[in-house]
Amino acid sequence: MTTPGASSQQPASRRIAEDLRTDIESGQLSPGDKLPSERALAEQYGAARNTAREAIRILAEQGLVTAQQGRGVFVREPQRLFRFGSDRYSLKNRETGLTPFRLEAKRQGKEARIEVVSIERETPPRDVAERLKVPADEASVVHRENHYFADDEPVQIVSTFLRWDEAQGTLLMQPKTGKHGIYGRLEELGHVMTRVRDEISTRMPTPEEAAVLGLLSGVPVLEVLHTSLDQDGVPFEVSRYVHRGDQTGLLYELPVE
Amino acid sequence: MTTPGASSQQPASRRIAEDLRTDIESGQLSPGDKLPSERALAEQYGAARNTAREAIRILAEQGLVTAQQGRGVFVREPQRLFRFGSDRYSLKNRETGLTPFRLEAKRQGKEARIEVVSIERETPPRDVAERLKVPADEASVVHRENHYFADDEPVQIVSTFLRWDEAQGTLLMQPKTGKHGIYGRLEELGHVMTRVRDEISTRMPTPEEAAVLGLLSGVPVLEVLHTSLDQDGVPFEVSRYVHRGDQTGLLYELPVE
DNA sequence: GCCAGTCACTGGCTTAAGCCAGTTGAACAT
DNA sequence: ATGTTCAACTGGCTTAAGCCAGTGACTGGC
Repeated sequence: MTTPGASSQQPASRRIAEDLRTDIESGQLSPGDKLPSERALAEQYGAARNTAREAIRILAEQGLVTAQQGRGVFVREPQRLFRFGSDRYSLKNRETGLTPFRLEAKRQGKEARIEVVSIERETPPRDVAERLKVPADEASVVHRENHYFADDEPVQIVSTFLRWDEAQGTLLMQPKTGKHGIYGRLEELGHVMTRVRDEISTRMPTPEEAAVLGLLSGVPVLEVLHTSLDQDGVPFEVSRYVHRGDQTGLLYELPVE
Repeated sequence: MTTPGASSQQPASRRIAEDLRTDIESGQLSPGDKLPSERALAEQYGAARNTAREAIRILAEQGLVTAQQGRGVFVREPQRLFRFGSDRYSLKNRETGLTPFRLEAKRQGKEARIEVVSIERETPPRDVAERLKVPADEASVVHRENHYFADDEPVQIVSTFLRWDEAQGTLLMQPKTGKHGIYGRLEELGHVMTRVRDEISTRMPTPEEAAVLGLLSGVPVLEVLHTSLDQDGVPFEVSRYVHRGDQTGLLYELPVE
C-alpha cells in the first residue's frame, strides 16, 4: 500500500477520532450528546484505553468535544458569538453614555461587568512603544489592565497603554475615569479619535489567559493590537485586546476607497 | 495544603511543561534550540517517558515547540506575519494590474502563486446564502475555491461565492477571469465595490485545512467571511478566507465616523 | 574522494495495568 | 417524604515496557 489515499495505514487513535468526527459532522452525534466512554470505545475498537483516550484528546484539541471528569465526554455546543463591530469606536455611541463594551453587551441582552485589574506606570512592550511612539527603555506609559465579563462569563482581557506624561495626575490614573471614559479624558487633552488601526492575529492562549478566560483546550484567542490616531495623525492610545475565540468575533464594515 | 497558590499539587506532566515554558520565556531556550529528549527529561524528573512526552504535548498544543521524528523537539521560531491590510480591497490597487494577494506578496518580497482548485455550481452554505441574499435550498451560487501560496508555502484557502444567475456563461466560470480578476468582471455586471463587511473569527483547523496549509499542532486559523457591497448596497460577492494563524495577520485601518 | 552500510539516537504509537477524583443514582435509613 | 450512604461509573494521570520509523554520524570498502 503506497496509496497516499487517506484512511488506511494511519494510527488507531486517529482512526477512532475520525470515526467520531464523522459521527459529529453527520449529526449522528449532536451538540451536547455524550460520547461513548473511554473504556467502551477501547473495547469497541479492540484497543487499549489509552488509545481511545488519545482519540478523544485529538478531538478536544480540534475544539469539537470537551471532557468532564466523572461525567463523560460531550460534543461541544456551538456558542453564539459576541461580535465586536468596528463601530465600537464610533463617536455616535458617546451619546448613549455607555462605553463601547457595555453598548455591545446591551445590544445582545447580556449584562456587562468590567473589572479593573491594575493601573500602573510601566516600561512598555516593544510593539506598544513603536506604535505609541514612546521610548521602550523607560517607564513611559501607563498600563491599565481590565477584564471584561458578559453575564459573569469572562470575555476579554484588555491592556490599555497611555503616555505617562499625559496621564500623570489625571483621572486616567484612576479606576473611574469619568464621563465617556478614557476617550472623554483624552479628548480634553486634545486628542479626537479620527482614525483607528487594528492589527489582528490569532494564537493559542498562554496558561494565564486560559485561566482568566476559563478556556477549554482547543480554543484559540484573537489578539487585536489597536492604535487610536487623533486629528493630526498622532497615536495617543494603544490597546491590546485578547478575546476568547469560542465566543467572540470581530466585525469590520468599511468603505472602499 | 489547600493553598490554591499555583505550583504544588499539580500533575507531574504539567510541572515539567511549566519548567520548560519558563526556560523558553526566559530565553534560556531560544527559538530553534533543541529540548532534552523525552527519555532524558523522564530520567531527569524521575518520571516515565510517557509523562515527559505528555509535557511536550502540552507545549506543542500551546504552539511553543514542534517535534520532528528522529531529530528532536525544537522551540518554534517566531514567524514573520503576512499582513493582509484592509486596503487590499482598494480600487487604487487596480492600476498595478495585480490582484490584492499578489500585491501583498510583492510588498513582502515573496513569490505569489494561486492554484484554482475548483469552480462549481453549488448549493450555498447557510451563512453565505444569508449574506449573498440567495436561496439556501437550491444551486444558486458558483463556488470558486483557490489555494494561495507565498514562496510555495500555503498561506490561505479562499472560497468565493457568486450568484449563479450572474456568473453563468461568463469568465467568472473560468479559471482565468481576465483583466482585474473577478472584480473586473463584476464591475462589468454593474457592481462597483463600495463597502465591505468582514466578519472575523478564529478556531482550530479541520484536519483537511491542517493538511492543505501544512499546519503543525497548536496553530489556529483565522476565518474571514467577507461580503462585498456595491454602490446600491447590494451584496454581490461573498468569500470565506481561511488563513493560517502562525504566518498571517490582518490589518484594518479605518476612519472613525 | 566517494559511496554504502550500520548503529545509536530521536520521536510516534500502542499496550496493560493501576490508583485517584469527581458524578450519579439507587438502596437504605430515618 | 427526606436525607444519607455507597457502589458503579466517568475521566485524569502515571508507570513500565515494547516495537516502529525517521535521522545523522561514523566506519569501511571501493
